[in-house]
Parts: sequence; C-alpha cells; structure tokens
Amino acid sequence: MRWTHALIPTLREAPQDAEIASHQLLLRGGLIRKLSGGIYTFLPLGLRALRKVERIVREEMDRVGALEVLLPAMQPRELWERGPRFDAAKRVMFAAQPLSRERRAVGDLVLGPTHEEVITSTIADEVRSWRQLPKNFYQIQTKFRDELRPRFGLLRAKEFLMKDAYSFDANDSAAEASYRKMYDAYREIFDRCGLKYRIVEADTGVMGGSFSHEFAVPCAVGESEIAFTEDGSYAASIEKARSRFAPRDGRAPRLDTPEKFATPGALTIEALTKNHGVAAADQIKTLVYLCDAKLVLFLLRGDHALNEAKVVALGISEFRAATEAEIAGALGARAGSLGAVGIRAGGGISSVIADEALRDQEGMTTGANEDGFHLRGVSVARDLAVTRWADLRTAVSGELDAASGKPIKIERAIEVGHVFKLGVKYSEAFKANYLDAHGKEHPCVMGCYGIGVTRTLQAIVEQHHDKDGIVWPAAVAPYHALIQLLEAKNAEATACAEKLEETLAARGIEVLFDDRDERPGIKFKDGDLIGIPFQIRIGKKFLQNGKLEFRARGGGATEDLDLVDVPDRLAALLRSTGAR
RNA sequence: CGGGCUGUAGCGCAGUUUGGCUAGCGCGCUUGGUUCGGGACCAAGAGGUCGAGGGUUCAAAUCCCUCCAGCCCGACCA
Repeated sequence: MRWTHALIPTLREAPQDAEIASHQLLLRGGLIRKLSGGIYTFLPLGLRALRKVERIVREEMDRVGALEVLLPAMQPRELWERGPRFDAAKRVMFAAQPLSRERRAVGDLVLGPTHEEVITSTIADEVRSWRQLPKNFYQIQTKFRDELRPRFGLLRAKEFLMKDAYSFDANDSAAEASYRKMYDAYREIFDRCGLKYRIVEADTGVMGGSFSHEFAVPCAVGESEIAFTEDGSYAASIEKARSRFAPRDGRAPRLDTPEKFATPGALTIEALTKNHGVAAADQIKTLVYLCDAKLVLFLLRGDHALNEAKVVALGISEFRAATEAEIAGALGARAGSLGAVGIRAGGGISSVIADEALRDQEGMTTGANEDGFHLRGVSVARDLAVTRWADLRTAVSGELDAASGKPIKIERAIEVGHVFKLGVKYSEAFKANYLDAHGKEHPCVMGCYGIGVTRTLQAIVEQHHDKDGIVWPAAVAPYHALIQLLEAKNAEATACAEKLEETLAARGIEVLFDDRDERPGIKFKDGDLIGIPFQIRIGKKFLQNGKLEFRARGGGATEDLDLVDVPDRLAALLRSTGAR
C-alpha cells in the first residue's frame, strides 16, 4: 500500500479530550476518530490492526473447536424479559425503535449488550441430545452498552467489538473441561497479542454462575483493581480478594459491661481516634443498608471497608445504603453514633451481618445509638446478636494472602477477557435441555467467555509505546514493514523502493510504502508514530553505495543491506516474532 | 444523577473580566519559490452560523435567559 493512496491522517498534537497515551496515539496515528462520546470510527490503519487481533482470536477459538456464528445485534425485548437478569441488564441497554410512529415495530427491540439470552434460546431449539454435546459457539460482534461515562477511547466505549463464546455441556465436569480449554485458549490469544497480563479469580456479578477468571492487563488507568502476590501464587479481582487482616494491638481493655461515654461531634472513625484516642482497629463500624427491602446492619472493624461485591455474593440482589430517615427510624440515632449493641434481628432490623475480623473481639468501641455517645468495652460475643458471619471486607495492599501468608499488592488493570462457568442459570430459563442416554432430560451446563477486542487493541498500544509513538508487536501491526523512500525525486531510489514493495508483497509480507514527496524528518516522525515494526529506508546511503537501511521500530542498530537481502531478513524476523 | 469546567477554522489555543472598526495566533491545507536525514523557510491564499435558540443594546464571541454537546471528579459498570 502506498501512503499517498492510503488515508493515514497523522496529527502532531493530540485532541485535548484524549488523556492517556494509547488513546492519544490511536488518534494521532490516524487509526481511529471519535464520532461521538464513546463511539469511534476505525480508519484503515486502525481496522487493519483490529483485524489482526480478531484473526488471532479466531485462530485460537477454531483451534479448540469453537464454532463461529453471528448472532443478531438487534434483539426482541421480550427475549430479555424471559431471561433471568433483565432488571439488572436493562440499566445499560439501548432500545432500538423506528423513529417514525407510522412504522411501528412488531415488538420492542433492543441492541444487545451481550448474547447469553440469544444463544441459549437458539440452542434450546436446536440441541436435544447428549450426542450433540459438548458444543461451543463464538462470535465477534459489536455490543452496545450505555456506559454512564465512556472514557479513555476504546477502553470504555458505548459501542465496542467483543468476542463472546458460549459452551454447552452435559454435566459439571464436562463444563469444567470446556472452561479449562477456553482458559488455555485465552492465554494463547493474549500471549500472541504481546500482552503482559495476570489471570485473577473474579467475581461473577450479575452474570451469575459458579466461578470465573478475569484476564487483566496491569495499567494505571485500568478500571478494575486486582490483588495478587508477587510470585503469582494468588491473584484475584478486588471484588473477590480475600486476605488475612492485621491483628489488633490488643491494648484496648476488656470490660465486664459496656460503658457509655460522651463523644460530641465525633461522627467518623477518624474523629473518634483523634478526639478520644480509640484506634480505628478497636472500633466497630456499623453500616445500615436496605437489602431486598429490609434493613440490615453490616458490622466491620473500624479500619476495614465494606466490599459491596461480597454483599452480592451473600445472595442479596438489591441493596443500597439506607437513608438518614430510615436509619433514624430504626436505630434512633444518626450515622456516626450507630451501633449494634442491644439490637435483636427481627424488629426494625432484619439481620446483623458481621465481618469475620470481629469474631470474639473484646474491648471494642461502637456507637450507642444515641447522638453524641459511644460505648466502649464492647465484647462481640457477649453484647452483639450477630445473625450471620461473613467475609465483608475489601482487601488492602500489604495484607497477607490467606493461604500462603505472602504479602499482596493491589494494582489497577484493564479487564480484557473474562471466562465464566455459568451453570444452568440461562439453560433453565430458556429450557435449553438435552436427553441423556437413558432418555432423561437435563439442562445444559453452560460457560461464557468474553474478550473485549477493541479494548484489547488499545491495551496493546498502552503497553507497547514509547515517547515517539506506537511500537506494535509484529503479530498485530497494521503492516509488517514500512518502506521509507527519502529521495522521492530520485528516479533510481524510487525504482528501488517500488521494486522492494513488489518483492515483499509477492512474498506475502504486508508492506506500507511511504512514497510521499516529504522531507525525511516528517517521514521519520510519522513512521515512528504509527509504529510499523520494521522500517526500510532508501535515502542518502542508497545514493552513495546502493545500501538500504533496515531498522526495527522497537530499537536496535540500523543494518545496511542490499536490496536483494531485505526480503529474507524480514521474513526471518517476522517468523521469529510469530507474525506469520 | 451530584460537583467542577469547557464549547471560537480540521487540530491546539488567545480574545469574553471592562460590549465597539474587517474575529486573531500556531499547526495542518492550497499555490509558487528556496530547501531537503528527525515534524524547514519566504511569499501569496482558502477555510468561521464564535455550540443552538431567544433577549438586552445604536452595537454582542463578549451581558442576561433557556437548551444542547463535550471534558474532569464522584456515583454506576456484565
């Protein structure tokens, strides 16, 4: 491809709404353009890179026997209403209706944010026998989600390309084998994309299911947090992460009975520490939530934070912090002076759920349910009527892994892939059943597996760039090689460049030929910006002694080669980088 | 949805406080010339509903009202 025939609108400056390097470089390199918030056009160069990622995904899906399908992006709303999670899903869904009133749709349509409902209802009709199992279907398709706040270019967009796959198995162990296959395929995919990533145990959230893993690319602007030990023996998303809490220092005295004391104006953990000398770890934090329409108290140690994902994991589907009025009505005090001493589940409060860190603790301080007063010397076992113990806390950096005792670190990351073992949540809802060898009907055991393809593309750029621009891993680069003709007015140099382009193309090497009549500096800057892995310069040295200058974008010395030697050299390098 | 901010040429911005002549600068674009190895220089050009609508005024990018869009922080997030 000749540069003058292509459209590669590079920019010297980045648009001001692009904050992070990868977003700026995709725009500056002329790979994408923003149409509207969270909605992007792929220009030719960007599309080529995207297709490379897609190709890797396809090859690895095909390799493990997944079958490619294409499910509709437009879906009947009614389908979702029959499914198990419409209420949760509809918050991010777009409706798709004819704008003209005269042209009414037969039923309401939505734009699919994902495809569990479609695939399961389809398979329910087509798969009936154990002989047809296992099956795994995948597609690469545009998803639509109404992100409240799209940002960072392709990292969080309203319209994005996703690879999603759905496995159907006869039983749990078969489903786990399918899961394992996909897990391994994902490692291949992200390895081939040149990404450094961590695989973390993840929360299943609204998706439901029994377990899942997230493929996370560490990145300061990532939207999720992961906890892991340095040696990789433990890794989990922050929602799921468990850790050993640091023990209390044990200086708070045990009392025979709780003792009330005045704490005027001390409404926070910090204020109680500062004004009354009560260490955060010696306090009980009392949080009031409205859970499935009932008031629930959550108790944590003062220095710990509630992890709401763990509340969901308790089986509580709808919850929110209680309002001031609800709190006052149930406990007779305002937030800041709340406590569970004397609270019996069943009255205004339906249950008292306490974090494991509080078990058997003594000498604790908590609110007295009277504004401006707290109780000290509280013994958890003696004074609190805990109805349920659970792990509620958010792990923090520096705590120890529960199993190995090694310190955990917490970092932000981009979630590029997620695998879920779903179980029968969707197959039961849509009656995706099969008959076993004895003629007995069972629901298929499902798994689902997503890769954010456009997000992966940007994650690659985020991980592979330098001050001058993108440094594509060869496997996903829009082109393998860039010919930079620096003497465009010289007939011999031009003929050499044309010959080289032809020779490389004939060998299946994807080549971009910068044939513009521009000054060398511009070509160097643009070449480095768009990051094609190998650059071949035809310039001064060619005029002097017929040599071409061959260099890798990622660094390393420039080699002077004869025209005839370039194709072999390139082909060998591309083979070694796994690009071809 | 709450808080903060911004909308002026394709991109980056000044001008708005204190209303006033033909709305400016850099990059990019066009033409001509000189250049030619890390984003050259000179000259001449093209390109604007100053986010939209309404109002005040002799006069509005500038003041007032309404709306829209975008960005940042938060809430939310499969």
